[in-house]
Amino acid sequence: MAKATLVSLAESLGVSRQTISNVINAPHRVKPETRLRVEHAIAESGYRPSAAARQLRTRRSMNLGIRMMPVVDGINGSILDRFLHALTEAAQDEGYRLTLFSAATDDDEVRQYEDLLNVADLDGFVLTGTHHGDQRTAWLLDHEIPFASFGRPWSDTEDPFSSRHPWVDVDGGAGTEQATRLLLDQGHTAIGFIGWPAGSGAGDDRRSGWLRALRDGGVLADQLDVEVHDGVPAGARAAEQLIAAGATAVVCASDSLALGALSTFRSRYPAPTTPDVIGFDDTPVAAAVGLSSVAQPIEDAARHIIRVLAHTLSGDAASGRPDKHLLLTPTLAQRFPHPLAGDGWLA
Amino acid sequence: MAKATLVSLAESLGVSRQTISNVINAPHRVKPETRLRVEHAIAESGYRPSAAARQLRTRRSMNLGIRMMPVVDGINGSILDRFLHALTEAAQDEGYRLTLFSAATDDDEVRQYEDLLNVADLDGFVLTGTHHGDQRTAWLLDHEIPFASFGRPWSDTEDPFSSRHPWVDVDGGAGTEQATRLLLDQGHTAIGFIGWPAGSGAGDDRRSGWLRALRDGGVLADQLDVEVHDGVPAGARAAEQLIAAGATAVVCASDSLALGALSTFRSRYPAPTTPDVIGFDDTPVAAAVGLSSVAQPIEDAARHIIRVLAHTLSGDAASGRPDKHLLLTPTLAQRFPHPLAGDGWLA
DNA sequence: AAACGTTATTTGATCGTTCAACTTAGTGAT
DNA sequence: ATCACTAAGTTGAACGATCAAATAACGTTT
Repeated sequence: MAKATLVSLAESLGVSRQTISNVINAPHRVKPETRLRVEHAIAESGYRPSAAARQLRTRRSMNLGIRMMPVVDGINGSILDRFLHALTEAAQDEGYRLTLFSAATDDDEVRQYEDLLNVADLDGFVLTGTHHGDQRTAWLLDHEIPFASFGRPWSDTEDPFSSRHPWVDVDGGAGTEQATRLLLDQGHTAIGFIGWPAGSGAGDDRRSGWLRALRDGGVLADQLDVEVHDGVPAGARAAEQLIAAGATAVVCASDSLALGALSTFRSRYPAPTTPDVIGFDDTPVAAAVGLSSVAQPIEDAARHIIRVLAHTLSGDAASGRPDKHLLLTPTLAQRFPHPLAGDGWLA
Repeated sequence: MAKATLVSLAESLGVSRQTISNVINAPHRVKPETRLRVEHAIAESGYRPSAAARQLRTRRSMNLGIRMMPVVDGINGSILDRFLHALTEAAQDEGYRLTLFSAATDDDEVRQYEDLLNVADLDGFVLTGTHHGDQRTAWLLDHEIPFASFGRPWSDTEDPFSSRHPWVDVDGGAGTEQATRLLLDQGHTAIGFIGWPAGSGAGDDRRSGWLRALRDGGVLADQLDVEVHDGVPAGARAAEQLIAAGATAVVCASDSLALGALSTFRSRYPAPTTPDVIGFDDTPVAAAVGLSSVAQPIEDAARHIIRVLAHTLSGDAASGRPDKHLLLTPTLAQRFPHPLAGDGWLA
């Protein structure tokens, strides 16, 4: 049996192809009676509309693009796994497919946009890792290409909540603030922060949460803020510096940094019964070594990104418009800080 | 300026559309002189052939499908990141794009195949996680759908090297054998193995390497083989059992298991100067806690998968046919076993 | 110069949809 | 009885490429 098409179905039913097309795309235009008859025949024959033909005619592919970032550390890769998975499922539920592409730089990414739009008619893009002066968002806005980003637009002058493009982000500052408060509650009065060099948006945000908590607690931050590039060794060195400055606990901008800090702390201070090093991202590594960490609701973020992107694409003004800008609150995964000397960290 | 098409280009050049099509798809049919003229015009106008139109006519989409497996542990997620990235890049280089889909079960995956083939005209699939009695490969072979798998076909009766479908795999047995030999060389005479329940293909393979090394070394394996489901706590419990049986070192089928085992070992034995617990996959977790681990050349595997898949798709008999079946050898990432008490593990 | 065999290029049909314009029938108001 | 209007369904054209077959150009041979 040859594959069913609109025409073949139409003939066997004694109606026109357009009627069948209408049953699929504009059911209200079709008399309920014939609609049922056609729907039955569709199910019967296993007919599926050809994406290519549709795409050729409508210039929409029902495909969304997402870039695979260069693998940096590997530690954050597991987050990407969860993110991609949730994204794929959400997209699938809305009838979209996800197309991967890789680009080494942002410029390269923009070049890929042009290509993917031209040849593959991608309907929109999901961006990750937004940063100050992001050229990608500028280009996409300029060309009126639909997209949503995981990460708010970082700008010194403009309010992210009035940005022209939809975004979803996790309130990193709230996370580090929560982490710092926990340490304050445990009696720490000299709490350091190990973060990335200023200017990275997400990094600055995480630093600000720490600072806020210290100020609210009436505690000084002098000499307790270290800026380094991400990595385990860098975290270890930074922790030494902080300990020298009197710190008894640290909050870190990433689990990589925290892991390094943890090793330094364990070699200087006896293992405490409450956390003294707190990381960010709640990667499997953190869980494995018993490191407390700020956990991002990454699946929720992915789902919302698709929801808002699908919404702008369908132009569907009704059906509850999803928030165009959404800031999710992370949670703190609290663990025992003494990994390899007990069973506590296995929980 | 409207977007260039074959017709618009043809008109402005005074040739027929087919000639331009030929320049792109069968340059040898075109007189060198006109070919250059057309090529120049193509570059000039930035013309890109429409994927949709092509797909409609040729029924090929230049898209390959890959399934996002359910996120299990998170630890292995970082491997997936590397794998996906390499896959995407290799595919891009060969002119293919990668389409993600998610499926909860293998049955579901097969159902998705049908859909993706019907509506999106996917040209082929990349399979991961092959196992005994895999229905997916059977279905794909039955329907003559091109695909390549990461993971050999596991069967008790048939030789994987005579399988009908291309695959790439990593010789897990060689990895655990190498790991076990290292432990033997260090003087261990009671080396345990923590692996998954028999029947999982890859798991059995890894177990067999351990056994081979023990036999070659003239050492007994009695009571030293534990079968558990993957996970950190399970690894810790298994290690207790092995220590009770006299083991002084263990080889594990995964880093999750090894991580658990490591915690048990550190709480029973003082930290040695050579590895006594060895994991598998060389995940970032292993690197972070100083766990030795068998490292898979995952990027090589990804590249070869695309190469062999692209080859079968193009039917290109010339241009050096890539190996249809390829078994890559892993390497052993050796690290100091005493993570949180020194600087060694930071290297 | 006619006939031939290549090589180079063109033309018509087609892939499976959706859009836009059109027909037909039915309903109610004037 | 006429007209206007809506509802239901039909038809031709178009999207942009490739395939298959037909034609044009051109150098060789006789």
